[in-house]
Amino acid sequence: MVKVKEIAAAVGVSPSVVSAVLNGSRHVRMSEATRAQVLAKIEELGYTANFAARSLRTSRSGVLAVVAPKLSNPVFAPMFDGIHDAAEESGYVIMLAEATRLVDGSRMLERILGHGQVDGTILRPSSGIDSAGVRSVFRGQAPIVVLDEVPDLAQPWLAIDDVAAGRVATEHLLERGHTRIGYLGGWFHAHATFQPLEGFRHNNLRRLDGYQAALSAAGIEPRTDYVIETDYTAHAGREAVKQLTALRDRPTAIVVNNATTSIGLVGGAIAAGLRVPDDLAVIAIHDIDMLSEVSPAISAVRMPMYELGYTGTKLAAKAIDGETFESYVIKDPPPHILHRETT
Amino acid sequence: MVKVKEIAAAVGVSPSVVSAVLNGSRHVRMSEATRAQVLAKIEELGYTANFAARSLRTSRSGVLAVVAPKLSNPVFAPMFDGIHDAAEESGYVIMLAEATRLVDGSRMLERILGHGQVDGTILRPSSGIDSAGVRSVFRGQAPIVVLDEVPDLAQPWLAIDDVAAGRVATEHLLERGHTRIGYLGGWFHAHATFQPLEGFRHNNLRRLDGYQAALSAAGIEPRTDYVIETDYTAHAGREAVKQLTALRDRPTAIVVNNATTSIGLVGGAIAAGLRVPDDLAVIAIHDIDMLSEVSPAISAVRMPMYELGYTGTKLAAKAIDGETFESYVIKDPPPHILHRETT
DNA sequence: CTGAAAGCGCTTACAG
DNA sequence: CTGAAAGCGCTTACAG
Repeated sequence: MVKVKEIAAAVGVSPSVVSAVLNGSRHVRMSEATRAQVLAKIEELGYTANFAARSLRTSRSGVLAVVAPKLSNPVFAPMFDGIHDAAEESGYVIMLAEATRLVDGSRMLERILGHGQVDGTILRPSSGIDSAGVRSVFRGQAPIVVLDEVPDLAQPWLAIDDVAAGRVATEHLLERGHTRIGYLGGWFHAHATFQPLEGFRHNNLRRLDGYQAALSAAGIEPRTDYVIETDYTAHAGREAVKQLTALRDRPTAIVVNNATTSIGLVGGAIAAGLRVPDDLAVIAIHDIDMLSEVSPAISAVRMPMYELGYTGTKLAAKAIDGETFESYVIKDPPPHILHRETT
Repeated sequence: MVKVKEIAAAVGVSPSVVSAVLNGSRHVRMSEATRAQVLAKIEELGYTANFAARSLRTSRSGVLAVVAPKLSNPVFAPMFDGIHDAAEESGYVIMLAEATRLVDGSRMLERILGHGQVDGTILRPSSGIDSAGVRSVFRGQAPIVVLDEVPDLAQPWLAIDDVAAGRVATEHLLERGHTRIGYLGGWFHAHATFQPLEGFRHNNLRRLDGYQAALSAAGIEPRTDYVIETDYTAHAGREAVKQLTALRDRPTAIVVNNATTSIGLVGGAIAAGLRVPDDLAVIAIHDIDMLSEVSPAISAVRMPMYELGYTGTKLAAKAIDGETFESYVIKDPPPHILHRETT
């Protein structure tokens, strides 16, 4: 393995100069010719930096830990894209972990908690995530940026506008003449696998706020039996159809706060002989590719998940550099209705 | 930050002893009482190892790079679970990268290529992945395990039994009386975004082999116009319906070599007024949760993706330790038919 | 058997 | 302005 010292010897300069070339440091001055020679030698000998040595010296690892509830949830795909793009731009590499895997003694948790292995952590909390492992994350040394609204937490956060999402989805149904509008959503209450972080009003509840606000604004009294609590699976959507059809004056339209669940709901409704949207209109919060490919294609509210990931990561990079910033809700772009076949 | 030296001083032993306790090294002997004291002090002072220093010394980073075509593809979810479980067991932490992000100069690629940052790489090749970036991966210093069949490549590999998958899916349709059976699959040919690695016969082609073998065994002449080339999206499945219905003596059943595409295909068929399975039967290769939740629920062949990830990672850990192993196709568990509503 | 000392490969404060 | 030297925090070969 070729090292700085060898490059230096080959060119006939000191290691300091090579290091300066490598890091673009202005501290050490050198002629343009020397710089070019060093660069050529680096190329020629195929030098690659030893990050362990560099980390030890600089106490920066260049690693960002990203903790999310479920990596395979398609809703997060654009968020991860945003995280990756911003990380690359800022010179970081990403270590991904699922919250449920952050059990006591896990290697990943060890790295997050340890010193110098991870420069910062980006945490997307959610149902099932607020485990002992996630709580431990807050004991870590490095800055944390939370990608959801957690006003009471000491850590800075960034969030999408969940209240607006719930409101806009409900307004879309109101505009189509519906008055009996239900709401299907993941975990509103504490739960075996969902112990909310302090100060964390779950995004499901914020979307529910928006839903209720839209109904109230339209002069409609929200009915508690129209609000059905589920988990986040497609299966839960399918199962919910039974509860819905059993209802007196059942809703003619549903806001579903999860894209995956909306697929199960529509599937279950069709299997139960309901026509969609004639017997039951459905709109999902969050858009995923598949919603436009199933039949009928499912209407959805697109949320700025890419921006959430991108901006959150940029803010994390700032936090690592010691800058502070105000937590805020992303208002731009606003939630956007994708009107398809289920409404 | 507390360090080994401080623990040693606090207990009154040398750093060597603390290090030995930390690493369970038998080299340095000590009394059980000393060991207990050291452990207690580590706990008390909240010592966490500095991985950069450890890496520099041992030239092991404890990091495994995982490169896959698309992290959000639900087909890979169980594979990643297997990788995570095995990594945790073997003491590694995972760095995930999408192949398309491994462009020249990317940080992740730099780490893979560099020395000592990544102990090994697990590469799942596929369409669109065999970019210049992926080729560069093979220039890396650390061992690579490829999670697909690449007989001509120097690197060891591990694969699921794609030929059997194609065969079993086709037999399932034959058993239901179909004789006009089509095949819908991603990229069979080289392509702007798919430049196959040397010696890499794409898994799509291997599945196609199984499909053709099953037809031949049943005395049916495979028709080339029944084989439709698509990409991996749900959208491609939806579009393929047009090609299918335009066909003379169109197929009455289709093997789709991708779960996501099968959702689009069924959606498109229904939108085109075809009854599924009466007018068109569909079976997908690879099972994902959603296939059982859409309506009609889509039949599928379940492949041992968890095992692929788990065993592949264990083999990577072995390779890092200098052991060699024979590449092989996972025969157990065999492909398993999940008979649902589309067949 | 145990502790002191060397050294992994960098970067940067410091002396010349 | 430039190079030599120190030191980041570990682990382990070595001397005692």
